[in-house]
Amino acid sequence: MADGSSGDSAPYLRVAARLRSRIADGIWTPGGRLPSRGELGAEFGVGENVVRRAQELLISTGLLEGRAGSGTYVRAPFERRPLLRTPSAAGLPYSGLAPFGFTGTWEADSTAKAEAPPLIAARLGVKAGDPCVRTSYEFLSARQPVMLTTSWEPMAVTGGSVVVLPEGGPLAGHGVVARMAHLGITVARVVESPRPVHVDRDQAHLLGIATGSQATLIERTHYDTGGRPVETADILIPADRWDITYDIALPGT
Amino acid sequence: MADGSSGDSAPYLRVAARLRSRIADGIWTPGGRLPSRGELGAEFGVGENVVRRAQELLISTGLLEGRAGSGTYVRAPFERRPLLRTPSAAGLPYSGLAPFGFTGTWEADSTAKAEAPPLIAARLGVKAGDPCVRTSYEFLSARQPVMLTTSWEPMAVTGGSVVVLPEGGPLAGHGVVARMAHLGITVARVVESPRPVHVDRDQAHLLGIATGSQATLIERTHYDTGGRPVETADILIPADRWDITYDIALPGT
DNA sequence: TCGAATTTGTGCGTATGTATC
DNA sequence: GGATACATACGCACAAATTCG
Repeated sequence: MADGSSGDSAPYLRVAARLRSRIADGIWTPGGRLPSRGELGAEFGVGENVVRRAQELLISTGLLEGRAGSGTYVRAPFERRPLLRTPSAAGLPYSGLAPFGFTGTWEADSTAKAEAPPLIAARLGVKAGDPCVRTSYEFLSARQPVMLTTSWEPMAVTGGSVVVLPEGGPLAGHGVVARMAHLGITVARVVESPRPVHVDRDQAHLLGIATGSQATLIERTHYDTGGRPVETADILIPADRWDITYDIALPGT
Repeated sequence: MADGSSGDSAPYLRVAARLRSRIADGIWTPGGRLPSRGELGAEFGVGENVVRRAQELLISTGLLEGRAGSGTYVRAPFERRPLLRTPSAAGLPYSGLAPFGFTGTWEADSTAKAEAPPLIAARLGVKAGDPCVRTSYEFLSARQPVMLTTSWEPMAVTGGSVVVLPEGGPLAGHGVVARMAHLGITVARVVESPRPVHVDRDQAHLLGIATGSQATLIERTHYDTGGRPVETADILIPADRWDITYDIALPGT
């Protein structure tokens, strides 16, 4: 007991509530900077760490954003845009590289003779350590990082051809589907498994987001008509900017 | 400087590495209990708090599991099973209720005259506050909670018919597709948007997982042939048990 | 049945690191 | 380079949950 303050919950929760209501009331507007923790602590009559806990709570929910050396800012509410990952109604072209309707650029970096890690090998149906081509992509749209992709292709599929390297040869930048077609391979299916993750420091820097932010990791595998995996990739998409969308047509009865 | 210990990183990271390697070496097996924080701290020559931070790190990655009053346990490694959300090759029946190929049971609870919250109303293309039928589901498979679903249907669509309530009437438990068909409405498309979230205490209790665990929240909307939304739902799926899978057929060139 | 001991979970204070201005 | 502000790490005290005698 001997809590002092009127409320019933923990001090940092009450501070969080007061911060929340000030934002809701428009006292602090999106993009604006909050007073420093010292000032807020003095104003609310609590220690700086209590303010810090409250801010961490609001940061984790995406309402606030902390910038080291600068201050704590009110984040603009969801400007999430759809990132379409299925053909949908319109017959948008699909390359297996960028999402449907994606407009932007990318940078790529390939490693020619990478050894497949166990989990990647399992997805590709090859033995662990088998030679693969590993390519890392960084997609940008409007000069903002959109997603990170690491793609794996078995040398057993593409080895010796002019399309071994995704970003080299005549079909550079045309995606998996076109490159496989050049080898006489038809990519018939793509399987995607989205999974929630937290980004590590390196990923956060590349994506321009806070360390520990939530993101969706999509494990994607392309299959040919015979059901053989021809490529697999890990696709990392920040949760707060994009709205991953699957548009599925239902067969008529 | 003056760190003392041999490594280069923070003490709690080294402790985490040692815990990890003991599990990898099979000294502690899945399901087994670790020594208490005090014992581990004494053994490693660090404070209890350092052990706690290390354990929290490993808990957040899903390697360990803490049970209040009992101990810290090694979690069984991912037995994640696929949860198929698209028709795939086989023509599995789709009701809009359970995922494709789902075998299990569910409990449902409907509220007849719920007012649509703003975000739900936007998804349904109705005005905020418009009357809807809200239904909460808890899906179970092998007596384990699988997912929580909250479904919203506008009264403007189903009102006055015998299928107003999803779990009442002649088509109870047959899903959205069959119930809409009874009204002469063909459900032609379903759009799903998966997004990472952390479960709150109530959700964690219902799902039998730890508070704050990661989960995927799928916002799903069913559309009729005219493109009108006829139902929308929030589907919450724990990340560590299920592998959400979209199997997409690519149109031939 | 109940209560004490044990163990994890939570809240809070302080010192140090690091990015920004 | 100095000052400021947030980020990270560590330690302590207490609450909550579980277990067991």
